[in-house]
Amino acid sequence: MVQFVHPSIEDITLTGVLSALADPMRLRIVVSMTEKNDCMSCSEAAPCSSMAKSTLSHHFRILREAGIIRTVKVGVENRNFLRGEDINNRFPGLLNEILKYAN
Amino acid sequence: MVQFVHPSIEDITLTGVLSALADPMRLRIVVSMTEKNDCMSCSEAAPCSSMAKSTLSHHFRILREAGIIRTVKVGVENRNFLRGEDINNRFPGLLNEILKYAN
DNA sequence: TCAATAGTTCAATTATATTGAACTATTGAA
DNA sequence: TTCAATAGTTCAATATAATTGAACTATTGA
Repeated sequence: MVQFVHPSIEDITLTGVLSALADPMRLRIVVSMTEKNDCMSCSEAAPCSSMAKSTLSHHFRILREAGIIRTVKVGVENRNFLRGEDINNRFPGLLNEILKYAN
Repeated sequence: MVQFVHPSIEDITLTGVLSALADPMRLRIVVSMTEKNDCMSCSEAAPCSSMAKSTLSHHFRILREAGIIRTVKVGVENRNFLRGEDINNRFPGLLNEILKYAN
């Protein structure tokens, strides 16, 4: 059984958030999540990219460990939720400002 | 004679800016520049860090190629200026929002 | 002319990203 | 309850980026 590690709000760092969002694929994932009720599985992201699933899994882990998403295993799939409120508590306005210019 | 390459405003990308600012040392450099009239030389940054000067030179290059600073050779030293207005034209409000939470 | 200063460039090492293959876990159907 | 299908992780290998010391260029000022 895989257990996911999520940082607490106070452990979310600015450079951690920026690093996580500094990758085009990860930024697209976050944008997609805001467009579809803040939830996205790894296999939903796959068709939009030409990446190996191990690479996608890696990207979701980076986002998770930066505190940007929360991953919950539901049945056979992982549901990833944007931690919008947490990030907004930690860095008010930052995420929206970045997403404003993503695409 | 070393010639510096600076991207034009329209060539500044969001992920480029985020990558550049996602490094703690580079973020500190940018913060320092805003605190001291938007100008900083490589040797001014050196005492604040335990980094090799070749590494610092590399960091200034990353910032330059991301469009965040403009480097001008004056005598024996390089003066680096924050391209605050350019970045603000490209992504209004973004840089200030990030700097708000840098330290 | 020459030492000092500022910084770049190079080659080598270290760290991180990407991938295919093998693996675990869950579901749903025979 | 078995077994194939699905979803995703983990591993080992390779490719790409970061870090550094050493050698270099360019400028100044004595």
